Amino acid sequence: MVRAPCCEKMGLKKGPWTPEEDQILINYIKLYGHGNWRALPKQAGLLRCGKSCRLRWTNYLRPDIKRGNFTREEEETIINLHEMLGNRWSAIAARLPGRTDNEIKNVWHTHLKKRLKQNHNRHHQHHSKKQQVTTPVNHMMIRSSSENPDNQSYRPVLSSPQQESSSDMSSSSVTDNSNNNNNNSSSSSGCSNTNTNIINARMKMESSSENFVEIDDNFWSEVLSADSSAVDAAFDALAKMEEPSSTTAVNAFSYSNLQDNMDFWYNLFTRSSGESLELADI
DNA sequence: AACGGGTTCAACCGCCATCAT
DNA sequence: TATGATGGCGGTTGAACCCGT
Repeated sequence: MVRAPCCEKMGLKKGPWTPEEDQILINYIKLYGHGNWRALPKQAGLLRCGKSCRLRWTNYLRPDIKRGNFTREEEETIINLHEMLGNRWSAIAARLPGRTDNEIKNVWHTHLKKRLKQNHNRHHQHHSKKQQVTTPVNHMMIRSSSENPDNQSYRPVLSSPQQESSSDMSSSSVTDNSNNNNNNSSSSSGCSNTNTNIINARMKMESSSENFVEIDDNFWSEVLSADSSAVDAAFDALAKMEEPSSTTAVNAFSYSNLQDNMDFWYNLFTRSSGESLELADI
């Protein structure tokens, strides 16, 4: 079955939005919300398709959107999340209050990918020299293939310590976070500041420590194939690691939708890396 | 000032998942 | 269960802008 294009009907406008159209859309959504995007343009008197209206609203007109350049901290967060999640821009955007998936995608393709590549090359040169005299230290990292940055598999791999090559990226202060992202968090992104802190704190730990536990593919195959009791045990262990004050922590590791629950994996990754550090210290 | 190449980013396209019937 | 409608997502495009010559 082939679906007709969304804007197939003649007379529907395409291309850049005018300020007038923006105002109409804003006014309509303020008054009536956006229950049905398909019907919205007709009811609002816009010669646009619903999809176009939705995109314009979610990517540009939404009041909680943060305009302006990305901070260093936000860029670091994107880089780290991209290592964990791949090109799942909406998942990444969910952890960056006020930023849209489209915006993040653009930033990634225009800035961050290049920067990572440069850092990668820089490190490669550095590492190839170093490797002649020292044993490489394996970092536990979840990343797409370092050989192929566009690879979207989420399979964990052992990596050479690329991350340290981006020491310029990890130089910004974690404590700066308190000044950012503090005024427009919606309920859906209420955890984002915390997450940003965790990500960047973790990144700091990675860049400051040389003691990382090596994890091979067996670990992941075991995790992924674990029966429910094993998973339960893992949850219990993780819950015990949690701060006593956090009452929602265990709930964060939702038992359902394991495959889809990125929060689960995100927390698991961040926690396991933290625990790895502790173990390595012993 | 004019031109050309590179960069940015808003918007579109096509596919997929979910939901209602 | 099958089908169509709808929303959401990631990839791609192209106009606008920037910058060096």
